[in-house]
Amino acid sequence: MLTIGKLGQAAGVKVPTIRYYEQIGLLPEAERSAGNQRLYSRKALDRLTFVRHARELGFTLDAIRDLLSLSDHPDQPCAAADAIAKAQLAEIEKRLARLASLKVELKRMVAQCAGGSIADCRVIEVLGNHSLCAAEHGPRESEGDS
Amino acid sequence: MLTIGKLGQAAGVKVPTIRYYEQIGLLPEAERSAGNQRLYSRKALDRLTFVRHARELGFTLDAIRDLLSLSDHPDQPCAAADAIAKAQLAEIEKRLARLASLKVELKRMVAQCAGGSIADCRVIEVLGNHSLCAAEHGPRESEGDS
DNA sequence: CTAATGTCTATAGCCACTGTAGCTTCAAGA
DNA sequence: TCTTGAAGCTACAGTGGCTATAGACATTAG
Repeated sequence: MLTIGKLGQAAGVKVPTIRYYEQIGLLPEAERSAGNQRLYSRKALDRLTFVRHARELGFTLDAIRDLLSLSDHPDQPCAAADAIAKAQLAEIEKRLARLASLKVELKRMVAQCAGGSIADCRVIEVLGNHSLCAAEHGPRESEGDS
Repeated sequence: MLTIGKLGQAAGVKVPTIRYYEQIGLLPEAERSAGNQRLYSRKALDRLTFVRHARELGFTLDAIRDLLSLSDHPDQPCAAADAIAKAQLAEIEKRLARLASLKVELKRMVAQCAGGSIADCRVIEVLGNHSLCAAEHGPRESEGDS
């Protein structure tokens, strides 16, 4: 049995984050020691590692909740898990495309800065005048990265 | 003079967002009509367009605040604006690299799904077992895109 | 036994908005 | 002129995914 700190270290997740996951029902309530401290089994570590890894891959907590409940029923077909992963892949590809076009535009902007005064600064100018953009950004979607 | 709705349409920014920008001091307080409704000048439209465009490029509101104050002093050298844009570019390149490696791993995961049952599902398996990863994700940073 | 570290709860804050409720103001049509 | 419906107003709560703080209790090493 691990205390929350050891668990966090082992899984690479911060302690408050573990408590947060429990609070929102992503992890089951932990057993408690005589002194009311959380105790975790090896299985709990696996589960948390799964969560961390999925988070690293950009899955939302909701998607992870679904994946966890799927992995709790290993006899069912894996089409649902596959679908979640595919949706995630599509999301990431969308973001990649968007970031790539932002990068092009930013590069252009930065490259054109001749080091003069603000009045002649392309950075400021391009930001103020959309018609100077290279790329079309397409419709708005969520786009608030990070 | 434009009402807030027209301004929003013209700049491509939602009305509550404009009020929010005013509230946090990113935009100056708007003039008011006799009936207490906000009125905006052409200049305000330019400023808001600048903000929207910078947001689309992924600048934080703090960075935009700096850029705006730079553009309010056009006689100074543009090194600062250039630095902000370069920092933003570096950020975006980091995110691009990260997303690209996530994409590789997700693709591998999805490709290996043979359509069997959860018990054999690579998606679930890979998520649970870090040693099955292809890519190294590097240290944690912010990584919470979109 | 003591001191340092770890854990507990509860609560607030972060970013950049978005949504809600309940009101007032305005512009256009009958 | 009156009415109706859209658009505006304020204030506040909620989103996602944590992170930080405060003050009390538990555990462990020396």
